[in-house]
Amino acid sequence: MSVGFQDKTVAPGGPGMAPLNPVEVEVIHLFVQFSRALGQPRSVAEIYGLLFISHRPLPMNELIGRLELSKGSASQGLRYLQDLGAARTVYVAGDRRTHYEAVAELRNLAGRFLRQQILTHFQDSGARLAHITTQVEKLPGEERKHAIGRVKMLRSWEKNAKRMLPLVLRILGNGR
Amino acid sequence: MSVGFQDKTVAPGGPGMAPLNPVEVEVIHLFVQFSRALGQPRSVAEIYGLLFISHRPLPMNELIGRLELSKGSASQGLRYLQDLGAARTVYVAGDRRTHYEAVAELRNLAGRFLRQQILTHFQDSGARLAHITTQVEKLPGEERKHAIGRVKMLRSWEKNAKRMLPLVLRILGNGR
DNA sequence: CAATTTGTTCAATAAAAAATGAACAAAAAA
DNA sequence: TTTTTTGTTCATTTTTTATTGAACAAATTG
Repeated sequence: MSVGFQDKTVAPGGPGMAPLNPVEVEVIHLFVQFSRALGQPRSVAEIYGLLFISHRPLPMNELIGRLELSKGSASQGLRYLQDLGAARTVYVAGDRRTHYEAVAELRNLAGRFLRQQILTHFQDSGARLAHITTQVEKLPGEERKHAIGRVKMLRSWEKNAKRMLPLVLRILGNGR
Repeated sequence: MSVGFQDKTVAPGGPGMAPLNPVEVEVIHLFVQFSRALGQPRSVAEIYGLLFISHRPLPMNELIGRLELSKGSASQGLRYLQDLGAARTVYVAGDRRTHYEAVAELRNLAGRFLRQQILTHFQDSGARLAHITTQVEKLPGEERKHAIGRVKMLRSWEKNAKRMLPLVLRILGNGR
């Protein structure tokens, strides 16, 4: 089918591209819902969902065609998933395109995701808390008393959050 | 100070409004960071942060002035926090304005937040999974085999997530 | 009563996040 | 070599989300 010229950003389930079957639709929907709860972009969830349910590795090309994504979204989404360890590349003999498959080990996945989220958002919260602890002493009487209690509370919250992480990961790990 | 006429949407730390002290600034910053990780709006985090560290209940008025919020944001943010159980109203004698204080019991807070997030986003995921389970049987050989495994995996993930919730809440509860 | 304060609602606007697609580069095929 | 395929990057556009502030209502004060 070599008519040449135009860029092949193939249409929805376009030329020679199977439309999504009911199971694929439902599974993708599930991941999209999940992604909303986690604040991840829909396109990434769609890509992961399709890779997850697909019985063979897929090239970017096919993700674009069947999910109606732009090249840009597909490329960026795949990179994001790879960085997260949620997708990996697969060599397919006789096809020069890179193929992708889902990595489905929940333990690693969740672990990396949590770490990424937590590290980017909480980086220096420990240092900040320490700093606040000293600043609090400079407050006038009334306020100081209350503030000291609150800062203690914050530190306790932080401690519990840290205690929780490994536990959460262990439970998730049970699911393989 | 009754010159009349203009709406009192008071300026930053405006007339007769104490600017935020260093401790308040830092604590608010902490909550704002936290809110980003959880995908909550900044204004809500600011309100909660100031209520949390303040040693006395505050009227909406003061939140607007010291945090430089619009009336709308303040009103909506406070309602959101109340619905979540993260803030409550307090009666202050001789002042007709409603005053607010932070509710700092992490167990309830986290519990309600998780429930809210999960219920709104996952509502019918159980039913969906059941439906997928039946649909999978209609797939052609190759695909069916793989899909059955994946669906089993999804069900296992769901089970683990459910197991985890009470545990997480229990640990958080230890912090009072 | 009229004037003022307190607070809510919601259409309009601003800000942030995600998706697009054109421009480009590298590798492979013809 | 030229052409085509495969893929990345990033400025622009679209979509989504959050904030604003004007209009309004209810309660309070004088």
